[in-house]
This record gives sequence, structure tokens and C-alpha cells, in this order.
Amino acid sequence: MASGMDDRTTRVLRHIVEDYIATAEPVGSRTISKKMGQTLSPATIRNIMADLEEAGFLAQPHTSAGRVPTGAGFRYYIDHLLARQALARGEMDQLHRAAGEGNGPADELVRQVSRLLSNLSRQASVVVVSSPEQQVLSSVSLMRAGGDRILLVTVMVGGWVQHRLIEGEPDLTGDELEKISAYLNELAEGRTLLQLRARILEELGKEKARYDRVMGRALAMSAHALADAAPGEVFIEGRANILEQPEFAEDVHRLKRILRAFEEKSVIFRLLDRAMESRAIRVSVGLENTVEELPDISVVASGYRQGASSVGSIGLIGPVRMDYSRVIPLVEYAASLLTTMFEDR
Amino acid sequence: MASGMDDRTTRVLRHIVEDYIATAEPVGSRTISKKMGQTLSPATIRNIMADLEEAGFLAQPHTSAGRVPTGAGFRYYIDHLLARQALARGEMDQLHRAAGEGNGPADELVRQVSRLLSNLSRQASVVVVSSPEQQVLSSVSLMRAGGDRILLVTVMVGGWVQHRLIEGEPDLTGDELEKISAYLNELAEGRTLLQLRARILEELGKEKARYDRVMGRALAMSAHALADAAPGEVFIEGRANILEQPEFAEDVHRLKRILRAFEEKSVIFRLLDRAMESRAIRVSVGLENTVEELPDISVVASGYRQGASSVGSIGLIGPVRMDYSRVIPLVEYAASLLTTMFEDR
DNA sequence: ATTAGCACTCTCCTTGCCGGAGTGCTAACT
DNA sequence: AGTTAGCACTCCGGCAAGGAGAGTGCTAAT
Repeated sequence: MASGMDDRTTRVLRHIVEDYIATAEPVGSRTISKKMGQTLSPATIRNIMADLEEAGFLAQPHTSAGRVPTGAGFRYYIDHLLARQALARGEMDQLHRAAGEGNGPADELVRQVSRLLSNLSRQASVVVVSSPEQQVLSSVSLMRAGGDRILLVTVMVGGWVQHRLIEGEPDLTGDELEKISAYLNELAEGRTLLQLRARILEELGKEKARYDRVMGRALAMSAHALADAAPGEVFIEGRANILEQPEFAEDVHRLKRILRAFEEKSVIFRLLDRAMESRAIRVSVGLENTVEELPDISVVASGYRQGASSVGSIGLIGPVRMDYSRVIPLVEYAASLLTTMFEDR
Repeated sequence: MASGMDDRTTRVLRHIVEDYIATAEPVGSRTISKKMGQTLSPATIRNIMADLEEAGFLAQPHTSAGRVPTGAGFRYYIDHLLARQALARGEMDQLHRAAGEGNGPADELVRQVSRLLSNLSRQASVVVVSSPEQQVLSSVSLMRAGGDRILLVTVMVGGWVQHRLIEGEPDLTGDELEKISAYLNELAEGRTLLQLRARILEELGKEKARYDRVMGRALAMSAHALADAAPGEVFIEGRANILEQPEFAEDVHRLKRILRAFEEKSVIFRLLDRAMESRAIRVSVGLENTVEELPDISVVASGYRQGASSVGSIGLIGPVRMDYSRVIPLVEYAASLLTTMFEDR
């Protein structure tokens, strides 16, 4: 049925979707007729519209209103009708500059890009970073953290930094810590965090009895600190842009749900994690996304990689009525930018 | 004039403010008469109300509506009339538990407490952490960060961790890094970040010519990395609670301004930094706070300390119509909790 | 000094009434 | 056949009028 639409019908659909994206109002037959250069009269358009409605691509808010695209309508538009709009030179430059400014650790980079992406798109921008378990370590260090606390700091090659606190290990001298750090670094060389953990446990079995107790205890406590996987991170920028969209600004209830979701990382995670593995951009429209808390929102997201492995995804969250032709290239570019930035790290 | 109010007048004011806090609606003379056990007739109350209006504590939205407290009215209520409401046992326990769960580095602790504070108060909770420049270091470490990058990690005794990236220093071996780290730690011993920086520069003058070039360059690059002060941090939790307040939920424009402010750390900083030094709790009502972007909001905040020095403040942001009797003790308790948590760090 | 009474003022809700936009259907046209 | 003009119909949104309700200010009596 979807493919059984002639060219004229799809052109009408395209115009309706685009007009609706631009105005956020139901669009009528007259408008479309004009837009198509009067080659067809409103009456004809109406007939076509009726067909499209029957096919499930359009809906009427009430009997005598114009048509509004349904989720399926948007889906079809995105999949078959969309004319991508090239990024402006200036936008690309801005994104590059933002990436350049993120010259701190990786989170700084990601935050800058996300922030700009939200500004350019006037939507809320989200970046999720998967748990760095699978990433290759660059170095490890044990540091005093006041009192009887020790901080285990891990740095990944991509520039992600993590720290975990170890409590109640008072009587290690600075020298001992350094020695252990050096040893851990040896173990970590070229390994992922996951592998390091395994390696430590292995080593622990071997060494425990033989060598000095200090080292044994240090290994044990490192293993313990690394035991539970770090949860991964979520960065959200441009929340306020949500209010720019009339469909949300007018409905306090929906607004509340979205803002609450923003505060619950796990929800955002679920929203974006499907985009993570796929290299291509992914657009979820309305009810398609399985997150019950948030019906009628769209997510445009793309994974970014570091070398061969996917480490996270970046995307936009907004109303179904988004300017996909503009927003999709933007997200795509931002994702590829992150990928290249991480490449030479 | 403020002190020239007799007991009865202030009691009326108190009831009006409290009723308004509870209902968010203008309150009439009848209501107050009833609330005071009919000891005074509505007509009398009306006279008193007229006095209070003249004194600037009340206002009428329109001729025949009830009265609404003005900013000055709230101010007077907070300063003279407020009956603090003791924290429930359960609330204290919850806060303690939250603090206990924040067993990671300091930011985790702060975030947990803030989050719970926002839940208990149904307001947006904010914590600002001043730049750690003045805090005493616990340890320092230089770590490889992939490519030709080095990460300078600093840990404060309170548990705050910072990292700064140093780019383009490729040819230092792991051993050298460790050696330099050890040396930096010696210099840092018991010093604040500010002092360390000075010390490094001093040392740099001395050592540069004499000792090995590696050490000299390492010192120089550390000094450079520490040159610009880290900006301090802001944690916001419970943004969605803002929507719980009818005064904001109904006015999209105001909502937008607040959410935008939440995205601009500097604004939040300005909002809370006056609370930082003062040990007592600080309540800013409406236009009192000098942040032009946000008229008609209240900030209830208190500094928290680490040892003798103020390191930040925690507070709530909400409408002027807040339940101060409940919220003030809450913030106070949260602040003191943070102070004690940092004490034994 | 307090209070009852009363006229008055505003808001808010309901109701009813247009005008405009847009549709569906039918009949005529190409 | 497909297309179009014409027309009756539906529904929304805005506007005005009217009435109920809440609350006030003032005056006169206690």
C-alpha cells in the first residue's frame, strides 16, 4: 500500500507534512493547491487527501479542520520523501569551533558539541555515553583523598575520566600507593576496563599468598572498586528549547513528563540506546519509541564511534513535528564530528 | 512603621500569608475571620487589611478581590512571624541516608543530598560549589591520556576531584610522569591549589637552570595547566518541580526564563553566592535578589563549610509563595548535613 | 473600637450568536 | 476517466451579554 501511491499523491503528502512542520497548524486543501502552483484545484487535493487519510497517513482533528500528518505520515515522509537540506557553511564552522573549545577531557568536548547542536536545532540535545567498560585504558592511578579514603582514577584513551572512592584503607603510605599504581598501570596496558578487572582477579589468585600483603590488599581493593560497572553518562543541553515548541508549551502535563524524564537518566538511556550501535542515523517518531513515559515525541539520534567500537550516541529530542530535513543532517554531522574528534585521541 | 504594628495586626498578616501560601489565591476577610476563631468580624479584619495594604504588606489584584501579600509582606513574615516547623524524623533519616549513599567522590554526595532536598520540598534544588582554588589539596597526579595528552588530576581533602588536560607533551615516559607526580605531591603537601601554583612558579625559577630539563618542562606545563582557575560547579535537581507551582506553570514566558537561567551557570552562581559566606540561612524574596533575569522568584539558601572555610551553598529556587516554615528548616538541615559530612573527610 | 448592613465592583462562567475555514458530495465539464 | 465548480454542512474561535459569587468600602449603630 505504501508503495502503491503514485507520484502525485506522495507530492501532496510531502507538501502537507512540510507545511505542517512550518506552521504547526492543520493544513487545508486550498493551501496545498496554491503551494503546488494551482496545477490542481482544491477539490482534487481533497480527494487525494481523503485517500491519504484512508491509508493512515493523515488525520483530521475534527470534521471541518485541515489535515494533520499522523505518525505513519511522518514516517513515510522521513523514509521516502525527505529532501535533506545541506548544512550551511557557518553551521559546520560553528560545530568545529565548539569541538575545538572542548579542549578539556572528553566530557567537555561532548558537552560543547551538544550545546551547540541544541542551539542550532532549537531542540533539546542529548548525548549518552555508554559505560566505558569496553574502552581501552590509557592509565590508572591511586590517589589519597583525605582521611582514610583512596581515589581510584581511570583514564580511557578517548579521554574519559572516572573515579571511584575506596573507603577505609588508611594505612597505605604515599610511596606504597605509587608503587601499586605503577603495577596497576602495567596490568592495564592496552586493556579494556573489563579486561583489567579480570586480570586483577587472576593476579590476585596468583600473588595473594606469595608476595607482600600490601600488594595483595591493594589488588583486592582495586578489584572491589572496579566490581560494579559505572553507569554511563547522560548530558542534556537546551532543555528550555522544549518550550519553543507550541505543542509542548501549551500542555503543562506533557511538559512535566518530559522534564521529569530528563531527570531520570535511565529513561533517556532507553530512548537513545537503540541508536548507539547502528551507524546510520535513526529517527523514532511518536509512539514508535517504546518508552511509555513519553508518547508523541521524536528522537533523532546517531551513534558515534571511537575507532571501531560504538561508545555512545548523540541526538535531539523534540516534538514529532520537527524540521527533519534540517535536523537530520545536523545530528549526522555532529555525530561524525565526535567520531573524528575521538579518532585522533 | 514595621515595628509600629500591634500584635493583632501582625497576627492577621501572618494568617493571610499562610493562607496564601497554602492556596495560591487571594484571601478575603471572611476567611481570616473564621481562621481566627470568629473573635473578630470580617469587617474589622477588613479595616486591618486596609492598614496593612497602606503599609505596603498587602495588595489587591483588583478592586473586589481578596488580598495578596507583597514582597514586603513576605519579607516581614519571614523575618518576624515565621513559626518554623520542625523536620519530621523521617525526613532527617532520608537525608542522612542520601548523604550516606553519596559514597563516591564529593560531587556524588552533593548531588544525592540536593536531589532529596528537591523531592522533600517540591522545589528546584541548587548546589553551587565554589572554585576549589582555596581548598587544601590531598594529592596530585599526572596521567597519560592517550595520544600526546596528559591529564593533571587534583584531589582536594574534601573529596573534590578535578582534571585538566595538557596537550602536546608527547615524549614523557610513564616513569618520568610518576617521578614528576611524586615531586608535585611533595610540593602540594598541605597546600591549597592557589599556594601550589605559587610554589610551582617559585620552584620553576629556582630549578629551571639547574636540574634536568624534563623536570623543568613538567613544572612549566603543570603551572600552565593550573593557570586559569576552574570555574566552580553548579548542580541543579528537581527542575520539573517548578511546574508544580501554578504561578509558573501557567506562564510559559516566565517558565522559559527560569529554565534558560538554569542552563546558564553564571546566573545561578550570582543567585546563590551571597548565601555562601553567611553562615545563617538566607532568604531572598522576589525583586530583592538582584538578578534581573529572574524577577519574582525566591531563593532560600545556606552556605556549607568545610572546616572553617565556606566552600559552597545549597538552596532552593521557587516562587515567592513558598512554604518557608517547612522549607527553611529543610535547607538549613541539608546545609549542616553537608558541613558535617565534609568535616570528617 | 467594633460590627452589621448595604451598595458597589470585579471576575468568571455560561450562553448564544456570528464569521471563517474547510470539508464531502454531486453534477457538470474535458 | 479524471477533474473541477458549486453548495450545503460542520466545527472552531471570538465576542458580547447576563448572572452568580466573592469581596470590598463606607456608614451608621452598638
